[in-house]
Amino acid sequence: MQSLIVKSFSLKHTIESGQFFSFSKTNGSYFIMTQDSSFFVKQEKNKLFFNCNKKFAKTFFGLNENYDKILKKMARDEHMRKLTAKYYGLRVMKQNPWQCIISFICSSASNVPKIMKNVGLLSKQFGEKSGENYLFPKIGELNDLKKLKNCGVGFRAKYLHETNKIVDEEWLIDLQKMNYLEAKQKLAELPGVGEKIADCVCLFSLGHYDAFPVDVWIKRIMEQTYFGRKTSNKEIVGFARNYFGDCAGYAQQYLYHGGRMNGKT
DNA sequence: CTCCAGGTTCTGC
DNA sequence: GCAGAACATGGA
Repeated sequence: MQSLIVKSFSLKHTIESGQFFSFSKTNGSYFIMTQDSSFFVKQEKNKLFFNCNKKFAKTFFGLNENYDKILKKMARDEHMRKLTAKYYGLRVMKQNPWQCIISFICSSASNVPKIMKNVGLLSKQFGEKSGENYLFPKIGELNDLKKLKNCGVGFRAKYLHETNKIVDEEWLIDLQKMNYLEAKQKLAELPGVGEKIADCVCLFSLGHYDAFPVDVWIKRIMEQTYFGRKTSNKEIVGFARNYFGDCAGYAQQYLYHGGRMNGKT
């Protein structure tokens, strides 16, 4: 078992804020599934325990970033100061781009519990067995439309199938070399991937913190908090990227999580 | 039964 | 360019 001293980090807020879907939780500890491995992780105050590579854990949970600096930029108003205090330590993760693409194709017009169920079934159908669990499917493995439809993904099955044909190692290497707008454009060429999902992949797997994904929650919250009227997605993105600058996406994750948790613990 | 969920695509102006 | 409908599925 490895351990790491962490500051300004909340495993719970990070994992449970709807940016990653392949995990299970028991007694406050988490079991994480990626396409390469599965591992255990648990936090006790400022100590993080895990049985995976230390360097990987730091990158995966976004621990290499200067949190204080990001926090300062995010906390521009009373609303954001409250959110950053309440969910202090929530980090934007840096997950595997392939896993991120596939997971978020499943996310369209869905909800977090169902997305988790869908990616779990994808892993069971197409993933490598690891003990009692199944790893996330590897690149190119989603090659059976009938099996895809058995995972309850509905109309997204054909998108997954087509995307699986297009994306390979080289495609992903190119993607990771690109700047934000280039990467977003390349991602949006995939079937089932539009502006929003492309932004999610940019933010949650490529480290482009200036991406600002707008879903129904963010739209509602931004209209309520900053506009006081119905507002187009385009205007919302424009405002947010100007207002929050190069950490707009980070702010977005607090707005989203705060909105979803509203009323809940 | 109706409405909604981390949207995208297709159609018709 | 932009609004509206269609697209599967499951839970409230």
